[in-house]
Amino acid sequence: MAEKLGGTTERASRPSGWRRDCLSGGFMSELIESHADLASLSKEERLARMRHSAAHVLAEAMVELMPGAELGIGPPIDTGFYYDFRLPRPLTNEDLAWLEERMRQSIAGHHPFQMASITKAEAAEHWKDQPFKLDLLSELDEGNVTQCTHAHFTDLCRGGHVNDTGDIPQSFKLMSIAGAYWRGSEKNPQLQRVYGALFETAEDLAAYEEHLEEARRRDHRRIGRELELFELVDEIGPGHVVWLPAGATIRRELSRWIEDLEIEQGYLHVHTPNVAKRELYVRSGHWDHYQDAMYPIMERDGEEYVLRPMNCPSHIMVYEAAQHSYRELPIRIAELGDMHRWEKSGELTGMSRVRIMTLNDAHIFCADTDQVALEVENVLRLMEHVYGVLGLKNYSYRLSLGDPDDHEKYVDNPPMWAKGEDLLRRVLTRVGLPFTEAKGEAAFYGPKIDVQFETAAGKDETLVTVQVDFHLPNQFGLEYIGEDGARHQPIIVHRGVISTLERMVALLIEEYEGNFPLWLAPTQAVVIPIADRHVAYAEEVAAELRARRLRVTVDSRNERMQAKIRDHQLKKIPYMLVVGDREAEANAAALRVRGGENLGAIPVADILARLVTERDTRALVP
RNA sequence: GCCCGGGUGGCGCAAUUGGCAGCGCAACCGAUUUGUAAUCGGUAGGUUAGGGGUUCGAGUCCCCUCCCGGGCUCCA
Repeated sequence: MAEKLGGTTERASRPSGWRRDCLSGGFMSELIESHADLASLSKEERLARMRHSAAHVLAEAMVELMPGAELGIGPPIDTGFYYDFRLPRPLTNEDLAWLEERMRQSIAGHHPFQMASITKAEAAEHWKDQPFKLDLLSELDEGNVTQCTHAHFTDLCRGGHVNDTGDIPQSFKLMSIAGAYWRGSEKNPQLQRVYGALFETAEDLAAYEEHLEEARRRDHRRIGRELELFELVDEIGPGHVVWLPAGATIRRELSRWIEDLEIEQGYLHVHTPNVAKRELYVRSGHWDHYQDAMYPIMERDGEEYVLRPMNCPSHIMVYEAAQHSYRELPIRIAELGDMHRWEKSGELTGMSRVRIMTLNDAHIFCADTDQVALEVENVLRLMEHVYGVLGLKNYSYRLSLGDPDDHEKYVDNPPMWAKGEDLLRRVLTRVGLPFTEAKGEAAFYGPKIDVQFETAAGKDETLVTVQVDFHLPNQFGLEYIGEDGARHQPIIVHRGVISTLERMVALLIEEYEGNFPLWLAPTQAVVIPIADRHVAYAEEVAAELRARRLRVTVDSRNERMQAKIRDHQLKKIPYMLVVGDREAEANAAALRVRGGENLGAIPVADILARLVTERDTRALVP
């Protein structure tokens, strides 16, 4: 509740942003809420009021459970609400059950929510034992503030409630207990956050829980283990991915594909070392900003080395290896190289957040902003192509801007920022891609376009970025010889498309639920002999497919055909070729598609043609 | 890194107030020779994450470390 009350604030006119920023919730439409006709509100607004009101009810229950509870904030969120508390002891699951039951009673009690306006001085007196409320109060302008009372519970709050607790649906559930820093800053005390899910109907709540269940089914960590794609083993270290043969096959196919696409687009692939002198990153500025997130220094014979956290400086060295004319630009340097970043232990997650990762990265050295615009446009088109082939849909573009007031985080050079931001905005508009803008999300040296993906679990992740960089060329004194014969400074475009192979494969596992399209599937087909006497023929069929570089195995285990089919179905193998007497006679195989469909006996030559076409066109479905 | 919750054969799980570490699947061996989602029988597999403590006795209680999960923070 950092806003002025009752007045016109910046946030009040920005409904899309209020949800995140709102401290104790609220709409600015009225100072003292009168009776609201909930049915006339939009569903979104009605839900927000229900959720925020539920947070009040949670706080009411908490104060009853622990009279010493200190109140933080309790806003609505996309799936419900949360409330932050500082408590004398850690919450338990039993507490959660008790709180939920107590909330249901309060809802059944139909207690009206009543707003009252009091002076700031009165509020300061009233909330003198609540340090977090006092902190909120300290940011409010002089004048009156509001607080909200229902039953015997009062909260400092700017509003946004339903009329009485009875308007809150019983279709809610307290989900989890989490730690959260006050005001989202590590420097502040950590509070205990209770998350609740709340929807208007029991059906909606059930659908949400089903959605969570679905996310668990798709979880790449689960599927990665079941399909033996990758492993994270203690002995090798957290965040250090071991790609098993099946996973490494997917990785290899993706790598070959993106490198071929880049070669078609005029990129030059290089290979640079995994280790470089610390001094290189001091010069680039990365050391200053990211040393805590780098592997520790290796020191020997008075020299200091680090594992490279990124390869911009290395590619700059490639550029500097020769003098360049304007005629050569743009020069596109690309590399699928390993990056090493000491992510905090709590940030590691499966393959989507790791410490050693292979990054699909490139640096495009441009002569001027016209060239930059053209190159960024080409990158965006390449992205659209790549994500289209992969069948990805749940992503969006974000223009990430700097923050002119934050000299700690960003290079201080306002004209440079304005130029870059304007340029990226223009290109996005020209290509016709919808995008949002976000202040304070840029790289330290320049603005960027981020591609944001929603994971199966519903979390927002940055897949790749495109950045315009005037800063590093300056740090390294890069130049090219212009048409006028004089020296000029190039501009660098940093870009990724596939992201890290780790994150992309994690994403694809969840997207496909392990059912990889044929071209990526580690094992593309299994030949299943019905009885021992068919094994030799099965091997012949497999050899024919392998001759066209299809990845095929023969299941000659001493098992019944049904058991083999079941096993390979669970392994999500795209095709099964069942061979018995009839098929051996006809040089055919009975083709079973992953979905379960049995196409019956088909000549091997036809099967071969079908699979090769499906693979070579990178078809998403058989 | 911080808060909370976890860690039992390869995987999924069980084990009463502290009292003989078990089950299913997978693996291996044998029998069976099978027509579109699990044939039958047998065998082997464990310092209960690691270390320390309490106890006659610890998977179980206490302490430390490591790792995993949910959040927070961060993400060049």
